[in-house]
Amino acid sequence: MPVQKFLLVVAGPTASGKTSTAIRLAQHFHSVILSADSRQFYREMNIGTAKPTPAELAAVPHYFIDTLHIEEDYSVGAFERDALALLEQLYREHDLVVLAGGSGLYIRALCAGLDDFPEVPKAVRQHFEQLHAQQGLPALQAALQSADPVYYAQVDQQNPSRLIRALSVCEVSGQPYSSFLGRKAADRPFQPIYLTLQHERALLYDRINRRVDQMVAEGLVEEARRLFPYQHLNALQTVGYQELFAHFEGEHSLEEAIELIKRNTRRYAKRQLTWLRKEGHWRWFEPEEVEGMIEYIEHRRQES
RNA sequence: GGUACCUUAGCUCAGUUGGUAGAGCACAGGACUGAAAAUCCUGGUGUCCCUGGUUCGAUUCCUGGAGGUACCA
Repeated sequence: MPVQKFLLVVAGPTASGKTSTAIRLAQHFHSVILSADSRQFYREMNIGTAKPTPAELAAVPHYFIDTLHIEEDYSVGAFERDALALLEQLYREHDLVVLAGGSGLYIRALCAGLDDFPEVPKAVRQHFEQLHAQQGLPALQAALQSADPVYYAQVDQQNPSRLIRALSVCEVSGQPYSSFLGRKAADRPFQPIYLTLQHERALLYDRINRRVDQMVAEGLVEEARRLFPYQHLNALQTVGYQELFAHFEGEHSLEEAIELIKRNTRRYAKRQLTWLRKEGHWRWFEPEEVEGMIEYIEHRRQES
């Protein structure tokens, strides 16, 4: 009988201390860290994504950091595939690997799996984006109601992203989007152990505000200035950059941009918390409670 | 110290010809299967500064306080 493998998932809202906690846990278990952060993939983005520092990256091997150029397209489906392939390698040497990050959908994709969908060529999505731009939301709604009435009844009909995605899949496959859902029972060679870092809300917001000031002191404005020409890329639809791009275009002052970054980061953290609460299987910890986490992890391993 | 004006949501303010109130921002809750740091939905959260009076009823009118701002001393 093979040894049980574990994936230690360290999640939590932005600025909750995932990076340092994951490093301490990985060191304790002599393991490595996979990042589940949809923005830390990108080499050109550093300060604004609160990427681990070179010293932190040297302390423990990290994967899925600096793996992409901002012009490369990537998706949660690609991450699921790539991370599973990497884990297969890593589990030859490790019984436990750490996954750290704040992108809830990416964590779910790796641990619970997503259904298989056909590849959607960029042009197909652009076609529906154009339909939206030219004829508005009602055109998307009407198209999806016709192409997939089942999914239309359950989707958020006000959300253009949801509608465009579903329409794109219908278009390339000739099948309703809903026909792809719920087919795959994820089969994973590991058991996840979920940890979430939790602060009192006021303290978390204080940490966020101070971290934004810190980023500015470290050169966030200059980093954004270099990336300004690429502002329309998906990678840069990101808190901390969009607000500065608007400032560069004269929409508001630098001070206003910094306040907006703080506000939008707080809102992002709130959405992350909503996601984590819903997933339901998390054990919540105070960020400094590493001893307690280790105890919990050992307990969970012995249970298995 | 005197005079004038002000005090309503976390903040900036509107308003109630007397029937316990509403905007913006901030904020809260939620959705979300390949754009996810994206995208989308919902929600007003209140000792109307305190006190006494007039009144069926006062956040609103009147008395007296407290705090603030400006000007004069």
